[in-house]
Amino acid sequence: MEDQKKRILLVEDDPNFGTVLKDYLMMNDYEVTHAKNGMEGFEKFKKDDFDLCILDVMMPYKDGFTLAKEIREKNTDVPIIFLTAKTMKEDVLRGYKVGADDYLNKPFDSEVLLMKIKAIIQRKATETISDSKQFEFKIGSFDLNSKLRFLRFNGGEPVKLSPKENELLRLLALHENDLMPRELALTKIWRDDNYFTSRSMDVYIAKLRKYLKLDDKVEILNIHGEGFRLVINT
Amino acid sequence: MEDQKKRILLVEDDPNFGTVLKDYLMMNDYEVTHAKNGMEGFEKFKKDDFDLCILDVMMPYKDGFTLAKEIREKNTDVPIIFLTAKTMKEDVLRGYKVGADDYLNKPFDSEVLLMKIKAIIQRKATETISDSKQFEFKIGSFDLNSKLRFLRFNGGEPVKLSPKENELLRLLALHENDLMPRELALTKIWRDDNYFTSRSMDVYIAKLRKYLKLDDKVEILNIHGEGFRLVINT
DNA sequence: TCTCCTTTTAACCTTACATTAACAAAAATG
DNA sequence: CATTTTTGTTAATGTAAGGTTAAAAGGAGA
Repeated sequence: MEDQKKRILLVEDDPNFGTVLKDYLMMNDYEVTHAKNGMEGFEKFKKDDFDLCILDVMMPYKDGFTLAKEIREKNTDVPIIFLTAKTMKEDVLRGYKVGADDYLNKPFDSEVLLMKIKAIIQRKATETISDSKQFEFKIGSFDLNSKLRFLRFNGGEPVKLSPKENELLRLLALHENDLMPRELALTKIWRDDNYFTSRSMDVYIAKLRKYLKLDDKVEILNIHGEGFRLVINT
Repeated sequence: MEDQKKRILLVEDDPNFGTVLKDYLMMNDYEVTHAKNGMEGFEKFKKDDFDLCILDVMMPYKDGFTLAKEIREKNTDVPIIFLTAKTMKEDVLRGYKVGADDYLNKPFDSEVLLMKIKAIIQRKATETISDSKQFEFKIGSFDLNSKLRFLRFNGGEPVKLSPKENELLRLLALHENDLMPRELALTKIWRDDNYFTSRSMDVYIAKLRKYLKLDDKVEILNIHGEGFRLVINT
């Protein structure tokens, strides 16, 4: 882990600033891929795995937020830091909405950036212990393939799951027989915790229950005010 | 939702600013304890559990960093946000060194602070994997699972407990065969000690007695004017 | 544009919970 | 022993959370 250089995707349209920043990061032992605009950024993102994305907000053609949204669709976990030109409140708030981990106002101090990078990467490292790599689950007589998004009963015809159905069921499966806190699903899947996302989640719970009805040993229980519990009765 | 308001410790020596900030946070559904200086801040921190600390850096007697260090010694997890008067790089870096989760330069936008608070608290929520606090108790022939909120008699069908039933029984179990002071339950569970909460607690004691009747070796005794005692007769 | 699929929002209903009231019983007080 | 205080218990009430279905809104691709 330590001996592997961390990979950073830097998307910054100002060629001077971008190059300087890239060099600075490389001097500090990061492996940096520099994209000059949003399109290129997304292309490079799809081709490689990164530990962190640093996105300029103000870019022609495709701004940082749009790019962030696209990135989030592919990967819900990768940390994102925004570079905003000024202290623009709207920018900051919008950034958090698309799941920013932090933002920095230009001009910023490079050491501060370094600290932030370190803090964020380390945080993700502790967070992502077992979670992120598990994609196949046995749930009673069901098989869930969370990568291909299908659920199969008794080895029969697989049912396709929508992205949200899939993520939610996966999260429940990761906590099999244990509490899966409401808050966890809302922050991880919906990235927001309010009345409506909460109701939306309840709708999805109902959908999952419908799928799982085929096996009466499998059920999703509610723990009032806390969350849900996927139990497999033996 | 009343009992799961997030609790914030705000340490800020400027009385005007502190009060305004406190009110603002309270308006946004946080429970705020306001300490006027570092000493008081530490005292209050020791007395209660907080979900987040917001510390002013510049304070007489005991500055925010020193306070943060003391807090970290007691609790390695609680998120800390610093308020720094100016963009002082040294401050920011020093802040990260003592384990800050974020910092804000005064003056700051209150909505941004709110977003940061939300983001940080949510992050901590997701990190909580399986804190090995004590959640399982053996009470005579009962098993109490305080995380999943159920009580099982003799390995049979578990009975669901309401949050208050659960907390109260857990507190009694933690003091098994010993006095569990009224006041303790009222301050810990009800967070308020008055005639009505006290009566409410008595109602819950009655409910618990009903559950526990199944095992005649288990009983909840009253110690008049003092509290209750969960005894397990052998 | 018009589909199809997904997600959100709305509506309505049920269940779960906590509080409060009311009255009875026990314990303390003096 | 009369009176006050505390506790035991049950029931009624009000509110919040969750279950479910359907309609509306959004989004991607034809």
